[in-house]
Amino acid sequence: MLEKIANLLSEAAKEEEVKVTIPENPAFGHYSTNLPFEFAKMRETPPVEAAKDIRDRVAHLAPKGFFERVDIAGGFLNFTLSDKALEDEINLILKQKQDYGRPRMPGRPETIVVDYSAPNIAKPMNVGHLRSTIIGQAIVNILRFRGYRVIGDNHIGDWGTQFGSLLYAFKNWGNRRDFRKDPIGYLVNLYVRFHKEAEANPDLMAEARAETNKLQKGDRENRRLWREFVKVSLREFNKTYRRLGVRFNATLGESFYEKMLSRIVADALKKGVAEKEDGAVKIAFHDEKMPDIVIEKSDGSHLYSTTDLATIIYRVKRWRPVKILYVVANEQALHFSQIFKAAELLKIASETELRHVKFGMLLGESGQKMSTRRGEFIKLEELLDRAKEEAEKIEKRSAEKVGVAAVKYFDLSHDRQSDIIFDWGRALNLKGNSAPYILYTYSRLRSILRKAERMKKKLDLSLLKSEAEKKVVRQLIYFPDIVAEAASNLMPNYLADYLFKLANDLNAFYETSPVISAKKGLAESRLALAAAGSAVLKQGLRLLGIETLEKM
RNA sequence: GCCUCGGUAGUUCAAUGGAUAGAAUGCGAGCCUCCGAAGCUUGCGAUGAAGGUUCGAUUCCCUCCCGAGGCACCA
Repeated sequence: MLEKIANLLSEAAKEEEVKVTIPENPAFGHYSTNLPFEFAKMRETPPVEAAKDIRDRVAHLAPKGFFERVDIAGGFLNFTLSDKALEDEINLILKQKQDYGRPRMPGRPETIVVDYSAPNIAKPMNVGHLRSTIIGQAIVNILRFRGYRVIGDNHIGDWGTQFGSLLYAFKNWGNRRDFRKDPIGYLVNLYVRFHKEAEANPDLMAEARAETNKLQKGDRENRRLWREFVKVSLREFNKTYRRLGVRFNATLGESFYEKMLSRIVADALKKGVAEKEDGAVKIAFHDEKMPDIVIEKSDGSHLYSTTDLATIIYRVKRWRPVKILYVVANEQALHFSQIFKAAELLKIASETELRHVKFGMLLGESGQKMSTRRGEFIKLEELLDRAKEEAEKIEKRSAEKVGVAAVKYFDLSHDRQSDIIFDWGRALNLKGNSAPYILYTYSRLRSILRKAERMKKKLDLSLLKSEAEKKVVRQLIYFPDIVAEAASNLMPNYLADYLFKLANDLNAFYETSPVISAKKGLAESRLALAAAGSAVLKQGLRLLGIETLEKM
């Protein structure tokens, strides 16, 4: 709808870029533009004159009866849609349901690769992974809904130097039986023990490096153990992904790119982008604000940076994406700007936009970064379990779903770029601005719809004149606009915020406007509104990766 | 030092350069003979500081101040 009006204005004013906004205050219509201000500036006419001029032309171009009125307020033009236009829109929701707001894209869809989650083998997923996983999945859902072909790729950390210490520890102190009981927990303990002992005995570090080296050279035993670590870790991760409703199209860990690495280094040297220094190979940016990156160590082994470049090459070749989005913590901003710059110099992604979709950290209650050493890292599974327990206090049957939804919504309702202070009470909040509140609204609407099963849904907006009803209608038609905005800015919190407001309005609606006991005509209209409301809530939540409940 | 994010009610968060800065939580006052009180109605309360651009700045630019993080032949 916003786009429709923007196009109309664009044609009327003969301007390419026209900004249309959704005014906060209903007194300013359904949509609003400040175009007259812009016009006035360019043509040096008073804003009101410009506004009149534009209004006349819009009136000429708009379909008959589309606008109830177009008001001039200073340099603003405020558009109020007619009942007919609103009715058509709500009826469209009832007809299209989960497809309402899905744009029809002509031609072949463009591809976007989204890199998200990316946990490390042999380490449990912690609340730090929550953000990448949840935000990443929401972005995937939203972009897909907008018509893109989206490839979600889980870039597992399965090839780091941490395997050296792990291999050493497992071979020397390992115990199969304990390993089987809680594989990841056991590996973490080994890892911690190794580093404690290495402090007293620095020779161990050399041993670990030797193990890493053997692994990378293809030593059979090390490979076998490594594969086992990967296998058990993935099994654990998949449990969590199932709980969270997260799905990838590809899970290609760092090890997958291993064979490409030396070729990349050779190529970088050949192109003159990289140079040798003290036996290592590095890419120099000659920019004091961007430190150089090493892509091959003097012992010939490769790094995170090398793998990331290989990953770009692979993704570009395999999927031909217009964009690759990295849903990775803000902490890695420098790393990605280096990688993107390197990719530019190497010309390996000239047709593809590389973008770091940063997100802030979850800080401990002290406001500082959580640390494993201080034992502040909270395991994701533990968080979900606690959420479930919390939900059980109120609702037995769907506690798992409600709890998971609360955790997801907690994350998604924040601007992804800012840090969040992690607080159990808030993360598990089941009241106020929370998933359970929205789920509750949905299930109440469903309940009404069930009770009115026999009744026809027939919308007549001339009957729905109360403030509460008008607010719902107004909010509903914004759904496609909000999804579009969330997609173009990659900001799921726009959608979360919208759904909360919509739930708010729906609550006020069914509180003040009885459906079943209403007079004939009015009842059918209210029922239609309730149905449209529930459809939009459901689809909106689905895009955020939150499942609705029929009863709770 | 350089770079990335932030600084908004007591607290935790919103607000594509717009109109009266919104919520949640907290505290106070109401609302269950009426589709479900995880709810509804209502009161209290905020833009770090100083400049600049603009008809208009929480938003953009500059200079400070405060917080978090990053600047390895780690990931």
